[in-house]
Amino acid sequence: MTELRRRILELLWASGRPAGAYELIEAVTRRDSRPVGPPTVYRALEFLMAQGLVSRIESLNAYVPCVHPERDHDCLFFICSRCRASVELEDSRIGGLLAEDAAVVGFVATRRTVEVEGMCAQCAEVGAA
Amino acid sequence: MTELRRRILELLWASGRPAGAYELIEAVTRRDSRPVGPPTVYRALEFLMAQGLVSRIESLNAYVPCVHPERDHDCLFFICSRCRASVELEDSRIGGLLAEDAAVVGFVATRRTVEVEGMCAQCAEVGAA
DNA sequence: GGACGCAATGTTATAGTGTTGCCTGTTCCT
DNA sequence: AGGAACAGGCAACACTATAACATTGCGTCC
Repeated sequence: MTELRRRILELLWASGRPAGAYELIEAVTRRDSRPVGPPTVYRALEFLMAQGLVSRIESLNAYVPCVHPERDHDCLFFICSRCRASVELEDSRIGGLLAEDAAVVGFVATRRTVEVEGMCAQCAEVGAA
Repeated sequence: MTELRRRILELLWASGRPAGAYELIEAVTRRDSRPVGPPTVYRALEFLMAQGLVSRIESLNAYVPCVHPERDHDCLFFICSRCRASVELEDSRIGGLLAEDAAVVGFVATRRTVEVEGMCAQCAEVGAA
């Protein structure tokens, strides 16, 4: 864990919602008052994801800190299309079903992406998007 | 259903694997011997997705024809990282669990993305990637 | 201590993916 | 005919990601 990687992880936690790579580039550049190129940030993200500290949300092209880095993450995301917040959950039953389905078609799984788009409780209360 | 939309749907079926938007742009341009721009193809894809005739695979930025357009699609994808093929499956149990989890956090779901990356049976037989 | 190896980062350019805005033609309805 | 609604053409641009190559800093081994 280097300075840069820690900084990016901090920024992700501080953001409170999924952050795009270019947002992070800008944030690091601003905070450190020195230009940071895309490859630098993408490499850091790759590292953080490999450690299980960060997850990528495919349907947003964005990144979020993982809430339980210690556990093998079998997580799913609920993404609010109104306020852009995301909630991470774990439901091992889904992993089980996916493993079962994979076995049916003879598939060897290495990575799972489970994302649900919709409206979070607060936004649903306030009104429709 | 217009000529252009039908053409794109045909190309997707003919491809046999997920196709990127720019692949489709190129394919339509070549087949019709006339230039087609990105917005044209993206609009057609949007229409086809709205009809449930096509699904987008988020983790590939690619598009596939839906195998059961008639049914409300609750489908999941197995994507081979070696041969790039994808298999679509339906497992309503997963939708059920996701609905259950959504209820727990008070989330109103509108769209689901479930994708599993790995190796298909044939590729796993042949050898590692 | 000098030479090498290695991991991380910097730099520049470019590839790949998706959108906005504006305009034109067609259809269909009254 | 007038006009709304929809499909598509086109140019420019915005956003996301990677390739290719150079540099820095640190540890190790002789």
